[in-house]
Amino acid sequence: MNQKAHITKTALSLFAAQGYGNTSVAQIARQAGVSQGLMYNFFASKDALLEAILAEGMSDIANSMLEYQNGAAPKDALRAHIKNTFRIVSENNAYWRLFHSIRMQEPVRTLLGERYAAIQKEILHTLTATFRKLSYEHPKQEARIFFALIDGLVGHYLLDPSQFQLSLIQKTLFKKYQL
Amino acid sequence: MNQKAHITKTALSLFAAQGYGNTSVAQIARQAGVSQGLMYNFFASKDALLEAILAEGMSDIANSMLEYQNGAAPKDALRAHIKNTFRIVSENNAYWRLFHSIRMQEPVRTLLGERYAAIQKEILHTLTATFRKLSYEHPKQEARIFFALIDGLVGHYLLDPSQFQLSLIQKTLFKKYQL
Amino acid sequence: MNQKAHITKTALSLFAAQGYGNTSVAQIARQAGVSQGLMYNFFASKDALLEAILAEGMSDIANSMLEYQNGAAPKDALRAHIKNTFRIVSENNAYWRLFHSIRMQEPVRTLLGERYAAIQKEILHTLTATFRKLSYEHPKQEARIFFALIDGLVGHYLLDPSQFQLSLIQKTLFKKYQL
Amino acid sequence: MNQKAHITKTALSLFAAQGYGNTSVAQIARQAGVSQGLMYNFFASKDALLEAILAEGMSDIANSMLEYQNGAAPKDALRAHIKNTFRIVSENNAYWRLFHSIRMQEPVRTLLGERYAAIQKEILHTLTATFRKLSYEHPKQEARIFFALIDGLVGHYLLDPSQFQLSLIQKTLFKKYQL
DNA sequence: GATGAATGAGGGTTCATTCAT
DNA sequence: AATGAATGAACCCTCATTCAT
Repeated sequence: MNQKAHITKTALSLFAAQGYGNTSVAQIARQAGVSQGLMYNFFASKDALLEAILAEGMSDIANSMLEYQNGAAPKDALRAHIKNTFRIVSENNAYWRLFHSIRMQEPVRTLLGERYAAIQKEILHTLTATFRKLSYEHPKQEARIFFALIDGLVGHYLLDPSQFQLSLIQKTLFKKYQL
Repeated sequence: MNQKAHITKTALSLFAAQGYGNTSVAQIARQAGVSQGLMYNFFASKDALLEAILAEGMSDIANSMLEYQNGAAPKDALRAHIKNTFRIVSENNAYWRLFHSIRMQEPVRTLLGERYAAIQKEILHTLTATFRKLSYEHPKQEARIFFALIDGLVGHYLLDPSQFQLSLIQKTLFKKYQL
Repeated sequence: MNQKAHITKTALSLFAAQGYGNTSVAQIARQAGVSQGLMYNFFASKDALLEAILAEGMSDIANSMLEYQNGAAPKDALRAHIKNTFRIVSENNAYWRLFHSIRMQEPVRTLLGERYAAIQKEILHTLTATFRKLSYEHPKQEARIFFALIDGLVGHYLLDPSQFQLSLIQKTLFKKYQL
Repeated sequence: MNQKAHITKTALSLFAAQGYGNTSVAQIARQAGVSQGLMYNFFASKDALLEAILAEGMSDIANSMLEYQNGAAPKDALRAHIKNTFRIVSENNAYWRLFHSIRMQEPVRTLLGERYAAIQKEILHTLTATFRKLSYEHPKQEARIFFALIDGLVGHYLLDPSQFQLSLIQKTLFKKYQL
């Protein structure tokens, strides 16, 4: 059994449930059934543990954008983007709740720092190009709107998944963008 | 000069800039130019101080929804909703950054608890009714989308206000919803 | 009763008896009869506490050198230097044991750093000038020897004060240097 | 290759450079290229490792005193004492820096304890006899002074070897004692 | 002999909160 | 109303040591 992964998983669920700042290393260790000291054999610090968790999920974002780079038709790319995002979020609920709840918090903004900002920028760039190909009048604004919309939906979904019918929303979205 | 308001304001700006968890009572007191002890004459705890700050802004949300209740035409109400939201957010930047950064964190979810959930629900309800009046095919989904969109835009704006042209976005939004 | 001075004094005696590294903040607080947290109202860190203690004694060294600067005759200055040094050391036993025992330890060398090195250099410089005035053949070497001798004597005295008759040593020293 | 000696040597250089308290067993093991656990096959504890290092050097002190016991003429013995001491110190720089930096610290005083005190006493005794043979007026005081002088010089040399011209000092010392 | 994962006690430090003044 | 010295619990982290392999 992989202890490191076990610790990571435990930490993730605690961070997601209680927040990063309200979760003590002691609590993580206790829940994971290991000693506090052991944690530091795998992660240099509590921050490093968080960083590791976040980095792991960062690649998911990149993956959800793959279609754009594969030269797919614009509409197909948008479709894939939406579908992938919703799938990722619903599959990895805890992680994304954590991510959304802390990406704006100060210790995290510093930690993720430019990396996340860069990803955001790139997504925006890609979306702008896509909407331009689709001959939207204001591709830049449309990109912002689309991006914010996806983000907002994910956020609301995470706040209360039980009330949220992702598949219906998705269908309506497809129609809205004629995908 | 109202000391309580002064403390609240100081705390708000610190919370927004550094996060709630990274701001100590000592720091707030120092910056506000009062003693640490005095704070506890106004607020029972640090949490209570946060609660007071958040509650204060809660009414802004309600105000941005007034148009709906005043029996305005659906489109006018949506227009007003968008305009009011953007105005409130850009006028009270620090507060909303704070609010967005912590509304998903555990101490806050417990604090605001049902009150915020109730407001969310009501907004959703009102929006659904509005879109129904406008004969949208799936008013419930449309409400969710609209709400998430506004929320997402506000979130992105707060992450980096300098890169965000609210007025252009607003115009595009109006066109999108034919307002 | 001055708490800060009380803490300082307690810490000094513990540091001197057990060494800096072997004395915990908890122990200092316990012995001083205050809470651990209080210490940090006076000193930013354990290091800062040590620094404060050391700085306090630094001035004693400077004072023992005053005679040189007052334009006294070279022999009188040397006499005063010896007498002052022995007096200071025997009056403030604990402090100087601490100082001698830790000035070469790594955390301390970094802390005292250049300040102590500068004082050492200046003393050496002054002594060299003095021995030159006294027409010694190798004033620089003589200064080093004299300085090392004083230092060595102080060191041995501190290792076991009971076996050490400072006054007799002093007399012999005076004769040796014809003071 | 002798692993034990290798560990000892590595530990010595680290202790000398950073201090005993600031050097972790992990660091020693890493630098020596062995596992942490292996260390405990050779030494019962970190303290025991230190003890072993210190004991090893203890014999050097004894060796520097051999001349006295070989029935050499008093002046030749003093000459040899000075020369041997300086040679030993400059040859084994790291060891003596370590030794001087920690001989006054508590863990060490307990460890070396009486052994070192006994050596000190014996040296003092031998020197007193020597100065008596040379008809010095106060042989006991002279012994203390001589001993402290050597010790002080070694200490200053170790603090900053680059600034210290041992050979010149030695020459001046010889003249001073007419050796 | 040799490893290194695992432990647990202890370290320094922060901080919300209290209370005598 | 206002202070700030004082507290104590909790926090993150380090490290000498052990032991199954």
